[in-house]
Amino acid sequence: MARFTDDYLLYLLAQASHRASAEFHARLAGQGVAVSTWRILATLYPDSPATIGELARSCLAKQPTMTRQVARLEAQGLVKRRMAEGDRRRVVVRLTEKGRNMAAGLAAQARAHEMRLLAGLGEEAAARLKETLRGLLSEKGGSA
Amino acid sequence: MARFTDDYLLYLLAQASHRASAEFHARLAGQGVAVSTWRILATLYPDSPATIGELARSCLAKQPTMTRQVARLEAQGLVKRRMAEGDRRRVVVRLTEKGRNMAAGLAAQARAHEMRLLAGLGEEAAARLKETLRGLLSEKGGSA
DNA sequence: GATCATATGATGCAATTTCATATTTCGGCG
DNA sequence: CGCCGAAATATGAAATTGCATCATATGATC
Repeated sequence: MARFTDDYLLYLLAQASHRASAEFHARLAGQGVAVSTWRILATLYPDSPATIGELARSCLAKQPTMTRQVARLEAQGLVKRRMAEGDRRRVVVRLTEKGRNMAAGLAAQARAHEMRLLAGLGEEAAARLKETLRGLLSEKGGSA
Repeated sequence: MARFTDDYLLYLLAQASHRASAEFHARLAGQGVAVSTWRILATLYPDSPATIGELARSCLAKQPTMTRQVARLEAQGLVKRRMAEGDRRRVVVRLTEKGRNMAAGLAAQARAHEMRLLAGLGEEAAARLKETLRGLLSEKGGSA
């Protein structure tokens, strides 16, 4: 009998995500960049500040983890933290010049890698895929 | 300007996977079942033994992690390990009766949850989605 | 305008994960 | 057969993560 997982959507999604990312993540590793670092830079790039909580949701991490990751990136001079105007609970994180430069380089590589991936799928299937995924996301609650 | 991630496939895939799974994972947590435990049980269910390495690939974990997870599940009596016939390096893992019962209950809940998810997408889009994901997977190398 | 429920981030600590490497086994080859 | 490189798993040590909780700030209510 076949495996349960062979036709289980959540499994297919998780596998597809993992494998599709594997190549690019290896590329990041080759440059000494952690996946978590890339996710934070990508979320803030090119110029979209975000709070700790927003970053956590966007990067699929828990809030305490994000607090610590942001502290590391700030120590490396890639981002800076600032108190939100009008709400002193919130911490707004944004890219520094150095961080933006690094993000730009990585984002270019990411786009190139994405193009190769999508080419393998064919244009139409690729467009439908993104569409369907966005559908799944909007169904489940707002943007992060 | 929009965020880089808003139209980046790997981000959409990761977010979609994460959010689609969130509800079900919460359900697991409510029953005291770790996601990693569920993944292992689901991979072996209903009766598909796998080696440590295969399990690691299937569950998106590294091999040393899987060695330890399997040890935990074996201590709980959910799986049993056995030396592979003809290759004493390999360790074959399979469900115990107790493990199979637990997996059956969880798999039923997983199917129910999946049906609700797919209903929200519509039948055709759902079928296409699974299809496209399988395409992405087969493109990237064998089944795990 | 004091109080209480909620929201946001920070932090101590335990558990988990991962990296690097060791150990054992296999398969091929001279 | 004995050796060598590769494959599969195990393990020690370090790093990361996440839970529980704390401290602070906000907003609503009376």
